[in-house]
Amino acid sequence: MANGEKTVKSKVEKVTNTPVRKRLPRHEREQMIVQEAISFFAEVGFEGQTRELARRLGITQPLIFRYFPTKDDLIERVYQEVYISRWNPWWEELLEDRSLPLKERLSTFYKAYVKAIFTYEWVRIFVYSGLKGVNINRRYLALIRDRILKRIMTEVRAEQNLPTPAEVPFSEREIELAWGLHGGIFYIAIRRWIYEFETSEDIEGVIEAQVASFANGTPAVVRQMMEVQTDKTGATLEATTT
Amino acid sequence: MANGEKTVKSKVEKVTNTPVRKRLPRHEREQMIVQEAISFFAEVGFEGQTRELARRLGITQPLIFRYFPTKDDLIERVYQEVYISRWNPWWEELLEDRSLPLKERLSTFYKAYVKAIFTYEWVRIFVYSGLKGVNINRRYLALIRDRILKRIMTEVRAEQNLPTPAEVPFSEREIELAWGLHGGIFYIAIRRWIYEFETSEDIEGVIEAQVASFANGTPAVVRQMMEVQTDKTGATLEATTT
DNA sequence: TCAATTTCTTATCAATTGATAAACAGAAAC
DNA sequence: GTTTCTGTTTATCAATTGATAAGAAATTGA
Repeated sequence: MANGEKTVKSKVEKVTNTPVRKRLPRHEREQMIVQEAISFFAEVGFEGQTRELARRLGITQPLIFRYFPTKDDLIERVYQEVYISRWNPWWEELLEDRSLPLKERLSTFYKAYVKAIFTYEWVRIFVYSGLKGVNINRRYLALIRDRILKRIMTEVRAEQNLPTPAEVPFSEREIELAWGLHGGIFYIAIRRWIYEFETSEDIEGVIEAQVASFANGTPAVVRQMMEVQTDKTGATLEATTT
Repeated sequence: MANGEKTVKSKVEKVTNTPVRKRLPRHEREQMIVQEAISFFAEVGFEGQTRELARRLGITQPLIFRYFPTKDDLIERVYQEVYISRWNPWWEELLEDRSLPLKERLSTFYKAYVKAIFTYEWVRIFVYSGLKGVNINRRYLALIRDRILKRIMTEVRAEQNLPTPAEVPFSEREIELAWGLHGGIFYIAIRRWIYEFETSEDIEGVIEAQVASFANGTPAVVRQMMEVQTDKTGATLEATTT
């Protein structure tokens, strides 16, 4: 714990290589703290100490409390900053654009998705807050399920000329097939940034392969599921999880 | 934080419903501490405090230090206890038993695998220690890759009468296909115990569906990969990641 | 029954850590 | 140039937390 370096250059100083201004406008300093807090908490978790965060910022620890009344307020702000405006509504349009082959839509979507959220900060903060039991995670996963996965499975059905979800609701297991694809891709990020285990550099190539495997293999499974469902009773057996 | 209950029944007392012996043989008390430490740290992470752990055990806090010199020693012991002897060598035999269809082997394997490690404690301790950067995680993932995933891809090739890995080493992307299946299944556990998000109760059914999708879709992708590889140069392009 | 042994508790330390208050200092206003 | 405003630091508190030491209480052996 004993740290040799006493005067540490702040991030800004290191990057711009110009002497850092001591007094900053309120908004600027606040933004500085939030940004550094994101990388700091992503690295060490939310138990990370305000003194160490201050040291990284090149400021004193009480100054943090001038901008955020409590540590929890700062953490809350970190959530806001990390999660907001990473969602792209275009993803949803793309997935249901039937002028393109499904395989291509999936491939394009996941490449874009990964570009948006595959960062050290996003992934680790997401897992840390998940372990903490923060609600924001569940809300995000519900978004993924309702806006992305259900759309994917709708398109898988459409490609096979199977009934729409309005006609025959999704079964739990059907949605889980989409979670399989999604989880398989997200697991790359987990291996890389949570376990720090080697992963392929060529994420786009990996996505293409995984999507191809999904697009090849899943439709037949879905078809079979629906045959079993309707064979038994002539109607739907299970309702989707809403 | 203020906790109303002052005298709490210990785990043992609750389970056996007989008054607990105050003084226990050294080995018994040690085992008690380790077991409770596992569920405690799984729940709150390794920053969890020894006082709270002692409270759950119905003992005083210094007693923990009678059995484990430091908190880190206790944590180390928790790793040992959680990870050891959950690996079943039979899994490896099963995967290469060509008297069974590959789809069935995969299905049986993942059902058994999931039965062994899909517990609240295992999954959360694994993720917590991953975030902490503990080496044991990387060793475990290397085991998965070398003993399980490479075997799976060997069998996928064999089923297609493609060259063996000895003849044509695995490409990175090929192994990533197996990580896709593995990650898709493990992601169920992450959703359930890290994010506490709803998952299907019927894990075996989900595994069957995901394995079916993999077994349907992946072989063609592998075949295509290998054609591209050999088409270009008449020989192997990439070496496997060892 | 008494002494020796071992388990367990009480009391306490020292370092850590979130948070506060008062003083300091740079910059704008007059 | 002096005053005023506010961004920043210094000094410090109180609660928390891993760890220790000494003694009480239970168990064993004779």
